[in-house]
Amino acid sequence: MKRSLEYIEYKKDTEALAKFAKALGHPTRIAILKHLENQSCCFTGDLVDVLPISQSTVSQHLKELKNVGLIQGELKPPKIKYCINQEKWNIAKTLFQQFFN
Amino acid sequence: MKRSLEYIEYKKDTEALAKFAKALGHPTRIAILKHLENQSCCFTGDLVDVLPISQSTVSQHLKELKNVGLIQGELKPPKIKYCINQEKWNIAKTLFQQFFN
DNA sequence: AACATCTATCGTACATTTGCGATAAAGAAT
DNA sequence: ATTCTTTATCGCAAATGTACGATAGATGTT
Repeated sequence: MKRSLEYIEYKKDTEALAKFAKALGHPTRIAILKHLENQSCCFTGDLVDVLPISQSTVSQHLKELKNVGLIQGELKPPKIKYCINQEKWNIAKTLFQQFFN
Repeated sequence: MKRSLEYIEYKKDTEALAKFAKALGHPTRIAILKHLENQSCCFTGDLVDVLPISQSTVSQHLKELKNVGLIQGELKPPKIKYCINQEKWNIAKTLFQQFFN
């Protein structure tokens, strides 16, 4: 990418939608979110048991979902309870709905 | 990626949704699709005029959208008319709707 | 204090994505 | 046949993404 410093501007909604879509753009992260939709919340370890990838990789995917705000973690020592962030979830939902009409 | 040959399996819907999401995971591609939603169809050149990136890059993004089936190109020599592929579009729409409940 | 449990982060390797300019290809017009 | 227009593809460079094992950090338990 030679453009790194020029920075291309799109409309805010376009950027936001793309950001959410990107976060959803991996089957592992879809699987995590589907799991959270069912359970409403769960621990990292539960996901590690369910998913066919290593603990460190699961942790990385969780981090990405946390970064776009779709999930949030709550300390329940010694575990961490992850839940969907309903506010951000609804924003994403609305953006996708609008996009698809 | 050390996993290249092992291949991890997820449910079909999960894979499909992730694939569509990945295709939507870049602002340029969102912008292209929004433009196509308005115009219903357009030529590559129209997009090049509107988007702040080079012709070859636009072409690459179009290719990706074509690969996941969200758009299709029709020869109108010497131009190429791109339209949304309604069938695939509806499949994607449904997958996202189901995902967000 | 020492240990066990759970999760995040580091370091590494490789793959994929994004972007560009240059060039090729395909068809229309002269 | 040559030229013009339009779009795709190639070759390259840099950035980002994905995965792992190993290790660190945080907290509860003994």
